[in-house]
Amino acid sequence: MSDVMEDYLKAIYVLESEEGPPVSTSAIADRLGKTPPTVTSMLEKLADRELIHREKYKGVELSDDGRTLALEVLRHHRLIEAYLAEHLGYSWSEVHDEADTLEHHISEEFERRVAASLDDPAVDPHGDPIPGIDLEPPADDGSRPLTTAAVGDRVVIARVSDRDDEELEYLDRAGIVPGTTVEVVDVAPFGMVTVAVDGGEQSLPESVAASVRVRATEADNGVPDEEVSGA
Amino acid sequence: MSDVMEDYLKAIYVLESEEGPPVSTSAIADRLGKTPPTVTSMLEKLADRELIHREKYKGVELSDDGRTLALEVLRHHRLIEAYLAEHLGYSWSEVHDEADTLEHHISEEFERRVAASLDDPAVDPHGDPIPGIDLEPPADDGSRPLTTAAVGDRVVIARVSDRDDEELEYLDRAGIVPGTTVEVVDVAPFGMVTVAVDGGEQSLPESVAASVRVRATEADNGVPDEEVSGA
DNA sequence: TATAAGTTTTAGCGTCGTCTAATTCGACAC
DNA sequence: GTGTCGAATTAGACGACGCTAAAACTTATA
Ligand SMILES: [Mn+2]
Ligand SMILES: [Mn+2]
Ligand SMILES: [Mn+2]
Ligand SMILES: [Mn+2]
Repeated sequence: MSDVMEDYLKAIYVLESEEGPPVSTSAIADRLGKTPPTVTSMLEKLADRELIHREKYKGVELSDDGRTLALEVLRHHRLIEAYLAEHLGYSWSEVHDEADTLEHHISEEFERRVAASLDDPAVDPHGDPIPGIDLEPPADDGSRPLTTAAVGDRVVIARVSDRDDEELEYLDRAGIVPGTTVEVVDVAPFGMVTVAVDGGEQSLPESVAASVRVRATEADNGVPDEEVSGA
Repeated sequence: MSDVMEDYLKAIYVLESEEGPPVSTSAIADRLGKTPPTVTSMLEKLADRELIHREKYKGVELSDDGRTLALEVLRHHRLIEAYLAEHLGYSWSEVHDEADTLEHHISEEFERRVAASLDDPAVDPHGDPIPGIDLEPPADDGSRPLTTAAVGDRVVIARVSDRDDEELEYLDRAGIVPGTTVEVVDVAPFGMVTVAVDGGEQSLPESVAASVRVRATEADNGVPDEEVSGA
């Protein structure tokens, strides 16, 4: 297993969760910043090792072995992010790039010790679930994209995509961090979402709002809990 | 700079300190577990980049740039070792292999934060000096190989080679750790050295004794300080 | 159902780091 | 001087990964 192969498996895992299998060559190429021919040849190699199921021209799907490997890398990534934030003073917006490299280069011993010193955390600083030592896919956490919220909803920020530094810095300054409660005050054309957070209001372009996932507030299952204005 | 190139520079640096320049192709090959032709071709590349001075068939020597790079990697290695021991509960005999990989994959930010959280340590868990942020070669620490000590000498363990796990475990169990004071009670033929440490006595084969460096006890400069029996 | 558009794969190439086998070099002994 | 032997380099190959350009396939549309 090279670090390159690990990145492919991780990418396929995440794309499967986002869009469902099968995952296309071009989706992987986009996410990894490689060209499609490069991806095709790596997919052949992964299929040879039976880490993925592949149907030519149709796309790929992780095998059980491949999924386990992907979860292992994801566990490393998220444990490292949590550790950097908790013990080395990184902010949650700085953590991703460091983890993206280190995830491939730590020993199982290191993984164990980091997990122990963190007391086996369930989520990383972006709110993403950390796979357990069993390497089973984490259960659905019940969050949904902010873009699916209606005006008047009060929701808790559950997860924020960790892939874009700038976006993360922006959300950080806006006070939109995992755990915060916000109220949706407007949904404009083209998906721009305006939320009330702490004192002020923040407007998020569709692209940003789509990468923020929210959950209904406390023991509230889906029904808007205060203002009942439609949109 | 690939991680492979970094390992070559680090190896050349250490070999220069141990044997002095020029460093031979085969010495590098031995230390790195590569074949001589492999080393030759990497040396050509390093010479192209002016990281080393090279005279064909004669050997190589680090350039100023190459030495700085080597010290950077060494700083990473030793800071990481110190951090693993101090903050993650590794024993000083477990630390080396983890650091040997991680040294190539941490950011400058990570280096800074680790150094800060350790309060800028001067030595790693094996007693080896950690190069400072200035990346100047550390000054001579006044230690010398245990094999040069005479019977009757009381000395402090200064440094222990970190390259052999088994040897390290053995020394650890024997109580021969950096900072301990020992007395040389015998030097047998073929270099076997017997020292008194704590209660008991420990005999070390020449190969092991050669990798242990000692310093005269407290403000003592070279003159044997108690028993004065020759050998 | 034929064709065009977009996606994917194939072909062919380059770089990096590694190896084995063959050759060349240098130092030392005679 | 010349020969010999060990060390170093050259020659030639290979596996990973990456790319561009060309060909093949799928799918959506006319
Ligand atoms: Mn990665
Ligand atoms: Mn994350
Ligand atoms: Mn290394
Ligand atoms: Mn060390």
